[in-house]
Amino acid sequence: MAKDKVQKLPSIKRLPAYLRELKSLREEGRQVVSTTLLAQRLRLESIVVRKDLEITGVTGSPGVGYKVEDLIGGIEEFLGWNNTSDIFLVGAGALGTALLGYKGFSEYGLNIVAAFDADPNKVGTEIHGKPVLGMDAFANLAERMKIHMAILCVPCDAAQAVAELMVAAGIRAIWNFTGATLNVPEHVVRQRVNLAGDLAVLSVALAEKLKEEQRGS
Amino acid sequence: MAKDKVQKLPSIKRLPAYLRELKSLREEGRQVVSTTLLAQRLRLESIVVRKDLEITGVTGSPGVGYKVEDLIGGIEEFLGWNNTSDIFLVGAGALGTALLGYKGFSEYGLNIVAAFDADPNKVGTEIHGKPVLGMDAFANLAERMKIHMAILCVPCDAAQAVAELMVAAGIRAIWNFTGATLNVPEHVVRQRVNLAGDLAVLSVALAEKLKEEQRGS
DNA sequence: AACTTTTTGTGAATTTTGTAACAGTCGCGG
DNA sequence: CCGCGACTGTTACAAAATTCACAAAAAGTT
Repeated sequence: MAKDKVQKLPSIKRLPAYLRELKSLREEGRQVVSTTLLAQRLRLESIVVRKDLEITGVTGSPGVGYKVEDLIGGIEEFLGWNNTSDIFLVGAGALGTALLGYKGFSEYGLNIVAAFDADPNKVGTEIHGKPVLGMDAFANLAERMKIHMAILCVPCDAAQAVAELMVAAGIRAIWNFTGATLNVPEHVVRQRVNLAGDLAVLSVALAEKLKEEQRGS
Repeated sequence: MAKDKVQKLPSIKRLPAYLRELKSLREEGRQVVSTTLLAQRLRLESIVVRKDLEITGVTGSPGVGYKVEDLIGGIEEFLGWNNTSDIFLVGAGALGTALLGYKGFSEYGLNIVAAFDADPNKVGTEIHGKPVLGMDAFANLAERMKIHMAILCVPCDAAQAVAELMVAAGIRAIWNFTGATLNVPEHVVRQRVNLAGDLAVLSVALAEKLKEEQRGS
């Protein structure tokens, strides 16, 4: 019944989009929703939505749909976003600053507690209300506050060293915004934000579309 | 020979990572490289690398490997990153500012020409050396400069409206940094940066890893 | 020169992901 | 209370992506 074994990465990636739409639907005062409607709003096929929702274990009723509230709860629980977890951010450059200012993280059960940077000029300041601390404070604080997740947005060539420092401090999950490929022990999970990859897909898609037109499709 | 039909999206997404590593290898003075080495550096299987490189049409020699220079050229050509294309950015908020300051885009054959924003206080200023213009200037300038690509990083609820404005101005490819699902005509390609999706994968992976340990794996 | 090692390139097997088909349930309107 | 349209949940099927297996080529080694 409960799909514990199968991972279905693509489905997991789509869940946040459903969550967002569902919350918007709730705003509108909707109580129930069908996969047909969700699919329409998100430009997907209804069958995709149904399959994706299956992994959360939430169940709807035929002829009616799913309860919006149930789905929101189910997805949040499946993702572990129902109780917020604290996270550290390392690298208060342009990107780090933007992330620190992003309000939406609370939606994802994420709370950036503090930022860390090697630049002495930044240490001691605040960015978007979050304190910027020196790298030397990281390990101690991570242990004391039992922080398990970290956002990495330092320059590429510093990435590996910082990652190692994180691991040594007990970090178990690294959200990697740098282009570097991190080398971490087996017990640490990592997820890389691959902007270049997305752009590559866009470039190729555009080129193909234009070529198609030339051929007079 | 030339794989023109097959798309292989995952392969395309990995190409930029190879490109990065190859350039670094070139820095180090390397002339040839094997898929074994590339795989090792990027924490992949060599067969994955081999299959991915296949779509670029670049060919190596058995027992030796690929010429680094050939691969760099081949990948850049495949992605259309060999000659830079100009791009507009709309939404000079925190994220937009970060993107405007990102030096790495030239690696991707991308040149942000100008930013656009609705906020009158920002219009007329410069961010990281790029001029910030009013939204009313977009259409005219896009046509005059023959710009086909745009980066969208406005607030979620403005996304659709701005996208429509872009389409009307002749934009053919939209790189969407908002959470919104864009509704655009068939002849426009779009690529969404799905941060929440990546985080979802990270969350689930971490939860699973921790559960695994509890069971005493 | 024969042999070993490294490595490419490809066709085939396997797994994963996406799509279709359909039986069965629910609520509604006569 | 019967039939109809909307919708779920599941099973079967198709497509895509990954992994395997192996022949053949280049370079070095004995």
